[in-house]
Amino acid sequence: MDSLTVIADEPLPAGEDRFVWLQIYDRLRQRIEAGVLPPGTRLPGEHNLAGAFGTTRSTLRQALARLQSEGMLVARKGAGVYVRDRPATYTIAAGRRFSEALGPFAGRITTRTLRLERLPLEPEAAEALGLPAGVPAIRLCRLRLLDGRATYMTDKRFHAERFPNFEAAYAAHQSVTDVFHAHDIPAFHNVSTRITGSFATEEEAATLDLAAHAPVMRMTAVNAAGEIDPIEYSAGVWPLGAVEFLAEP
Amino acid sequence: MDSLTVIADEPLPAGEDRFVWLQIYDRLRQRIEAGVLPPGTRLPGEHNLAGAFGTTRSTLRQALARLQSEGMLVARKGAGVYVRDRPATYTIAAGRRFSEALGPFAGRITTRTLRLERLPLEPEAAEALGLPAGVPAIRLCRLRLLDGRATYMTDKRFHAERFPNFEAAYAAHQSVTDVFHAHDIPAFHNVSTRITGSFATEEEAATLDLAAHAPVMRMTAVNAAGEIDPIEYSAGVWPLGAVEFLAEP
DNA sequence: CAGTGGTCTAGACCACATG
DNA sequence: ATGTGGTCTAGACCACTGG
Repeated sequence: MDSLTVIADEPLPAGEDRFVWLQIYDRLRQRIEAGVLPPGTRLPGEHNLAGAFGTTRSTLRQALARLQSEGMLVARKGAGVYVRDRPATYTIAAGRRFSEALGPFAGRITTRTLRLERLPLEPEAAEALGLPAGVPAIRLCRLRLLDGRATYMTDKRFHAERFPNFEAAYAAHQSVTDVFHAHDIPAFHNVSTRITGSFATEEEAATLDLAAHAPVMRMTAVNAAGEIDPIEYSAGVWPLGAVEFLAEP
Repeated sequence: MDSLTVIADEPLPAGEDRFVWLQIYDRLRQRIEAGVLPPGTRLPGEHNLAGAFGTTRSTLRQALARLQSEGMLVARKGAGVYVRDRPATYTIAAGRRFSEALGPFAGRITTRTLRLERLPLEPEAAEALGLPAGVPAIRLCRLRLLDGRATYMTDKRFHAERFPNFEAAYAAHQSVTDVFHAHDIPAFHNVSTRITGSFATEEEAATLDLAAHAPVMRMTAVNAAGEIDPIEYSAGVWPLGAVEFLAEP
């Protein structure tokens, strides 16, 4: 069925005193949550949609704007507005290795390596790792997908001297744990984890399939080998509501 | 000095090809961050401001909208747009009692009790406390202020039967720890903490001095006496970026 | 190329807060 | 009573995407 008729199958209630844009917002949200407009669906053009609701583009866009900031829709310039994959919340647990923390999500997570390069260590990462800024470092940038949906992006730093064979060890299974094993680090653990919130950069919005400037949560973590030997600095970002962070001391 | 002349002291650069609303956004943000427009300042009316920038209200409002979602401005209907207190980030630590977690903020935090009432325990809180839903419960709703700025709101539940003397014990110093002591609970600790993100309800926006539907972070925590005896369920909310959550396993 | 979303204009009416 | 922000209209031009 044509998505226009699904959305504007009946006119907005007449006597309703709530704002028009809110009514449209509710209608769209309800249709998306009911699964009538599944992820990936392209909405009718804003001109048509506004016409179908008997309102103006400006008013319609106010409804779309909220749905975009909530991550339910993504607009692609020149292409159209698409129903976004629902933020399927999964749980990250503090103080555990990632694979342990996955729990019931284990089989549903896939990883895409976005960047693997060498560069001088930035001051912030240097402080976290207890190294001087500027030393040779390895940058690993990855995207985690839950059931194929982009949900979590990480940007990691390692001391290059400590992992001379990083690229080769990583290549086999795209596994950082493999890299550690290959460099005589059998076990590691989480030292500290910080969680904050802010807004997506342009690049983050693009890779996470979010509207520009959508609200996100950020995590920075330090992992260590043995007791007090930091080896990994990790900065992660995910759409607000896509991930639940769990700390069980 | 009049705030209009401070903001629009010079016209927007002519040849600039960035969007007008983005230029205005940058200008305002810069003025606020530089302290030229201190918290509490009332901005000139949108009509005047738009005129001063040589643009329309609609365009100006796009800049204001972003600043509001970022928590730098708050608009009060019929009154004006005000510079909000900058989200002064403070740190919550997992697995510690609140007073221990405060650290360097200890002297700067004040507490306002918003509600203290009795009600049947809701299902969600009941599950967390290991009690059947509907048993008599105590609801404590408080607002934390950092240097007088609203930064953190909590909504707690306790089993009423366990704290028959809650109101009296709490009254003296507005301290939950006092209540525990008065009921023979000398020590307690954090069992689990969950962090998620979403958007402010109308009530939350009002008490936290935020724009409607501003993005927020949420924390739900369970505290226990002894080893496995949950006594407190706590749901907190704060503006995105106002609080940093720290987990050190 | 046609259609899309992003930006922008120039008005209007309203409920509300404040003096 | 005045001014405020919130909503809404009815257009316009642009850069971009896709077929």
